[in-house]
Amino acid sequence: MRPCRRRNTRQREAIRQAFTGHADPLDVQQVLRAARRRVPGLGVATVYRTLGLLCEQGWLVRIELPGRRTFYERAGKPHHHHFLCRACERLYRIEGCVGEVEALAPDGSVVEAHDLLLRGTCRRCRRAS
Amino acid sequence: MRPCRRRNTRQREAIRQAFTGHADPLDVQQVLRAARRRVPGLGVATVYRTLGLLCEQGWLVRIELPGRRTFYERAGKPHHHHFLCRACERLYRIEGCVGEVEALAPDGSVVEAHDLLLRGTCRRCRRAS
DNA sequence: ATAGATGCAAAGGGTTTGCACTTGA
DNA sequence: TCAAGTGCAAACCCTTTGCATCTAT
Repeated sequence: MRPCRRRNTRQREAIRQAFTGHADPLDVQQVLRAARRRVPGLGVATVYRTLGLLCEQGWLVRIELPGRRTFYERAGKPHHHHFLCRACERLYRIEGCVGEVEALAPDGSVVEAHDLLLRGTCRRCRRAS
Repeated sequence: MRPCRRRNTRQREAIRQAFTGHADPLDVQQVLRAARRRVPGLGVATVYRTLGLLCEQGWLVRIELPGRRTFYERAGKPHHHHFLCRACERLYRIEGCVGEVEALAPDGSVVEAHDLLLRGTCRRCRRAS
């Protein structure tokens, strides 16, 4: 019997607000830092639980990256991919998509989804160096 | 002062042999299991250190997948990507690549690499269902 | 009142590191 | 010989879980 989990708490509100007005994905630490500005004593466990909840509710989507920690972003955005800066580890949303991806798949298989991640150095970090 | 790290030990030999004759990528536990057949007391730390070393030496490449553990495969294969079957979790090497990836990156950034992962159902699993 | 939510701390997985001991060259 | 390499255990990082306490409804 899992809880209905609908209560509106200060913590949940603070976590949601970390995302509103933020186009780019956030990781747990970024969410924690942002939400603590409103709820100082906020614990990590609550952040993890709430992010999981918001994903289940379809308010967020989880972005898993190769070898990196998980990011989260608001759901409902059109199909897109991401650019990861190797220097600052920030994740940027990028528009558009490559075509013809299905053609690469093994014969007889069906492609249901694809992930594309670009890695490099972001504008900010290029300037800094 | 980092070591030259060229010594030929039983451990390293056993770890290398886990890969020779194996076309498919292996994860750390698979390597450990295979190499322990030759060197029973082999420790995990040595496996991690050796895999890192072999990557540095360009003998292996690391394959990081979103939300999954790290795999390693013999280096020297031409640029390629992977297809992950959602049903059986097998990882398939796929030939070819999408083009024009750089064009998607944020303004001012530099793309240094990209990962593409296709997910779906492989031929074998389609037949099975 | 009371089930749901929180915070803490402990526990888990995967990976790395410190250190004394072993071994290849 | 003696630095490189190893095994063990502890440490780390990220994430999850158990539990006593708090709180929205």
